[in-house]
Amino acid sequence: MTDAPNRTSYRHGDLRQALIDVALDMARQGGPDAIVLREATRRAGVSPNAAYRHFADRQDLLEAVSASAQGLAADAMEDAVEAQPGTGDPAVDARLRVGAVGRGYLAFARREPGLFRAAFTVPNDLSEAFDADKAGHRGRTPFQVLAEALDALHAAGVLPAERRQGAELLAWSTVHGLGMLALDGPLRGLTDEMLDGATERLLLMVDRGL
Amino acid sequence: MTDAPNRTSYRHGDLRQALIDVALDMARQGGPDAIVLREATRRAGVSPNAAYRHFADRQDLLEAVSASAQGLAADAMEDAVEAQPGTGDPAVDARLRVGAVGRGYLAFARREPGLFRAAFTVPNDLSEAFDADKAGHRGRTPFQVLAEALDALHAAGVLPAERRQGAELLAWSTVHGLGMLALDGPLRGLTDEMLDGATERLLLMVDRGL
DNA sequence: TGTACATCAGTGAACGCGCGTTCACTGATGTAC
DNA sequence: TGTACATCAGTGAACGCGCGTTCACTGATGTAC
Repeated sequence: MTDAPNRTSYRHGDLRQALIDVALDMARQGGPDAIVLREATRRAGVSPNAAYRHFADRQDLLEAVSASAQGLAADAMEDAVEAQPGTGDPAVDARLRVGAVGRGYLAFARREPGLFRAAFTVPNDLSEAFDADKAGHRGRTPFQVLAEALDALHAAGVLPAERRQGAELLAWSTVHGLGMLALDGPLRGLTDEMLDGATERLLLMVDRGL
Repeated sequence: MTDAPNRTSYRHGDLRQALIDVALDMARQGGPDAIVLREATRRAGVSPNAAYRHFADRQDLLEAVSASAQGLAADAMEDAVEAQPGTGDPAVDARLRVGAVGRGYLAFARREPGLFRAAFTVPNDLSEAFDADKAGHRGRTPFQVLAEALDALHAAGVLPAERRQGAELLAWSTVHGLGMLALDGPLRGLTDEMLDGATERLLLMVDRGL
């Protein structure tokens, strides 16, 4: 009866990606801390040590998951940009685009809080903000999506060069802070409506203040 | 020789506070995740289960530590306010005060990253933002320090009433985001000088945008 | 086309580890009489 | 002032747990001749 090969999972095919996928699911549920290497191998149908063929250690797996999550964030941001209707006025459109980027970022934070934390609270710094493994389906990383929206703002004549430089940090900090406070912090209790309101006011403030 | 009482730590005195103190030290080193209940009892010179006389479970200890850390954050914010010289112009002073609050918040984040995370990434929401156990030496919680600075901004005629409401969220999100990105996120690699610059630009943006 | 062989992705068993929490207890302290 | 007693903050031992990681290995696969 059970003459099926006793090592069904041998030569898995793409165990590395399979492990990333199940670890993404774990992060989705409970953030980066919920990524458990042994559980990932269990879900992939493989022995615990098999993971070490593909990752140096748990931290290495975690970083791969973080990169994937950043790609998903980039997708959400670009989706929001595409959903933003144009007005014909380049200056207005450029400003709306920056707002859409922030809105997409916060939408991702609220829709996928675990992945949001996995994406943006894991050791890796700006020097790697352009790595291809952090890119979404359209090939851009979250940082690039934001930077290009700010470039467009500059190109449209809205943002003078001396204020363009480093503007990423300002815009990013603002929306990131709301995301973290609403996910893990004291703003946890806010209703969806209150969060929507806070988001729009925040984006207005950035628009005025940049 | 060893006729010292064999139960030296019996009737500890204030074990609850002693446990909070050593747990604060652990959080200082590695954030809230570094708080280990057994290790705390060890450092307090007490058996592991003694902690359960004073805390329902580990989470309970963690919340007490978070409250204490919030008190320390409030102190840092008020220190920054006091360090801010007055100009004589109430409107200018009120604006400078809000800036000082943000500067103090970020100074605390950078000086005590572990405590900062313990303070603001632990489950408790705004409904408890005024609890006395989160107050600093001057009796105010971080949220109160911010709210009062915004009240003063309103009183000085700088911030109209309709924009005063909910302004806490905007100001707080902004500085909190920079703190988190610089501590745990992609801005980890920024130098002190870059962070100082980003802080001042951020505060300017809030001043303009509120 | 067939065969020998190197490669290397997987296995199976074990390791040391320290955690949070519960149990039944003990005995110093404060209090009532 | 002395004594009996209740209280309750601590002890000591044990629990079940699952983790990350390392070891020596096996055997399916691809490749060179």
